[in-house]
Amino acid sequence: MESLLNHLKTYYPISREAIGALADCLQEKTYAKSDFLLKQGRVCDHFYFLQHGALRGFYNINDKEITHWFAFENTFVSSFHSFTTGQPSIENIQFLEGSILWAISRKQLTGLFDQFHEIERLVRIIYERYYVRLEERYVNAQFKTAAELYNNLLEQSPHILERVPLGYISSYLGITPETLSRIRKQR
Amino acid sequence: MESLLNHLKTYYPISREAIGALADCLQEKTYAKSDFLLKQGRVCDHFYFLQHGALRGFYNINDKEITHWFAFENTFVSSFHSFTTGQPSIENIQFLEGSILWAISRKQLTGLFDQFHEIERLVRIIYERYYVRLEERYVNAQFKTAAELYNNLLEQSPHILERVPLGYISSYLGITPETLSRIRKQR
DNA sequence: TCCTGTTTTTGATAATTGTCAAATCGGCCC
DNA sequence: GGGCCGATTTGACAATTATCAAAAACAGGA
Repeated sequence: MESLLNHLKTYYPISREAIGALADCLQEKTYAKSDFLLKQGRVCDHFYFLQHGALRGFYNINDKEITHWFAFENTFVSSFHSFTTGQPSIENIQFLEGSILWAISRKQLTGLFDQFHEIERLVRIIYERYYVRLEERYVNAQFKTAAELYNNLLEQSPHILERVPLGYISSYLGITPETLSRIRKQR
Repeated sequence: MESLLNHLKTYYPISREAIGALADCLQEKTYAKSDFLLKQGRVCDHFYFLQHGALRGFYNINDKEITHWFAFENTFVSSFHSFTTGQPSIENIQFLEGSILWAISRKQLTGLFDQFHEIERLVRIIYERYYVRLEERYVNAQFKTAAELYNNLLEQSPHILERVPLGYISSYLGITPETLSRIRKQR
């Protein structure tokens, strides 16, 4: 829990009372490699903080899996679409490693929003940052070649390559496993 | 202003007082076609509602313009990255038509957040929706061919094609103008 | 209306990436 | 350690898209 609270501070500091109320809502959960945190068709009614481990979010489209994000320790995780709209999820979330996370339900979170303006502000700021990151990623994908994307990934997030099977990474980059394998060989 | 207030209601209804305070902060602005709402390098310290007209956001990368979004009437507009972080913008925002918009400064908006919890909630919800839309667009771009992307655009936003030069649309789809021109011919 | 500069189209060719199939590698269970 | 299954690599080929150059279409200003 300590690492979560420290992480929150980097976005917006909240009062002791708010921290206490938040802590009361958090539930610790443990999962094994390959478990699913969420399957498509179900509503995602929790917001998570990944304390330790790794996950991926993927869509099942035309019999193909499209991995569109990875998460590692000290990040927030949810099926954003499903969590915020309350509609069934179109994405799946699966563990790449044994993991530990903290969960809060939508109901509890909205309750905290009502009780503590500052918690809603904190979350608003978190959303902002996540939006900006997504935008960056998108623009990159739009004008870079597969090789450039891969090399950028190598520089910026070398840990991904050690912890994630190549097939997922290629999907994440929007290319086939064969193409990624060939790009890799060239270096 | 009426259309803005109506639009806000579709996200989250706020009190008469909050509406009044918000209205006091809003400034109406008019621009001509080809004007810039924002140039890269400057800080975007306003959040806008586009009442009438059209704009595009684009990056200048390696001497090329990468258009990554369009906006039409009844949408919110800003350089999200710059507005939320306060850093100089890396994107440009330009008018595609003569336009009318309402503006609020960051300072005024954060002031409203402090004064009215409900306004911060409203904006939090707006951010959520915009995030989800961006995510959808991104995933689509990742697994569809250029022709599919174009046809989807035709179905979902036919107005874009009538109001935006082809060159901007091709950039938006992540392909060259030549390729888009050829896709178009096939139909 | 004509001129001019920009946008779009067309053509030829090259580069990039995808597809399908087979071979190889690597981890895991017995 | 042997066998098996899935993941990764390799190869041959096809499809898609980019690039460069030139022609045609279009739009705005004089």
